[in-house]
Amino acid sequence: MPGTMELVADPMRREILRRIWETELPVNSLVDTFDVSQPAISFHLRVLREGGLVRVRQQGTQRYYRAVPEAFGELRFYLEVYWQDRLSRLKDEAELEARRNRRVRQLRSHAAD
Amino acid sequence: MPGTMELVADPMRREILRRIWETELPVNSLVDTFDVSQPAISFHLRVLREGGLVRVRQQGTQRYYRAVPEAFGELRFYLEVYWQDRLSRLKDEAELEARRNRRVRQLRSHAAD
DNA sequence: AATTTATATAAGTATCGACTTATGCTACCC
DNA sequence: GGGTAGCATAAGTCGATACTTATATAAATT
Repeated sequence: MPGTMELVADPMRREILRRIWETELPVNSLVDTFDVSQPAISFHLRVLREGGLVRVRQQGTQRYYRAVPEAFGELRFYLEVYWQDRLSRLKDEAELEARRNRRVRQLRSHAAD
Repeated sequence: MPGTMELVADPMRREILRRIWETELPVNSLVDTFDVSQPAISFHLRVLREGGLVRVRQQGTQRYYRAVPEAFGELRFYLEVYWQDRLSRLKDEAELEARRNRRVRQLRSHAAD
């Protein structure tokens, strides 16, 4: 039972996830865009499903898969908390500062009306 | 030549990275904490080095390795931009709002002096 | 009910990757 | 300059994994 990190490590699984991130798709829609066999795709989907990263909805003979974004929180936790990534924090701070400045300028321009 | 994602997928490499994230360490210091052979560690370090995730500094007979946090920006990019992870953005917004509120309260308390 | 369509599972293969032991290289110490 | 310490590289092994083809299942269609 591989972790989220290992699951996402595979490039094809990343592409699959990207394709079903915003919209659910049936298996065959994935098959004919990836130039591999259908069982290969089905197995990737199974692994992802067992890892809780995707969900299925059956409709007729088709099965629609979609990603479960919440399940990727572990990755963020890993990058931001576990590693204590200061650079990222600095970047966030900079961004926050920039927004704050924009807001200040906006308030001033309104005050000038 | 594996990408950042594949490099970080290995649990032992993650542990190595975590250990040299804040402070550089010589190879043998890593070897005797990991219960694997020295060549195994050396190979992991080589792979990480070729991927630009760690740097070496030679001092005498020892080689001190340290992580290169900037090199992990790709991961953040992947998680936040490429995937358009709305949940994460919402969380960031909430955090930003909380900080803004704290700051407002702080300004008010100062104004009350 | 038989056929077709959509997908899952089974079984087998081949490649890759993480490890091992053995050995080579380089800087320091006597 | 010979020995040793610290690390890298070489060569080989073994298990995991990402695929293949073949087959099973389940729903819709006729």
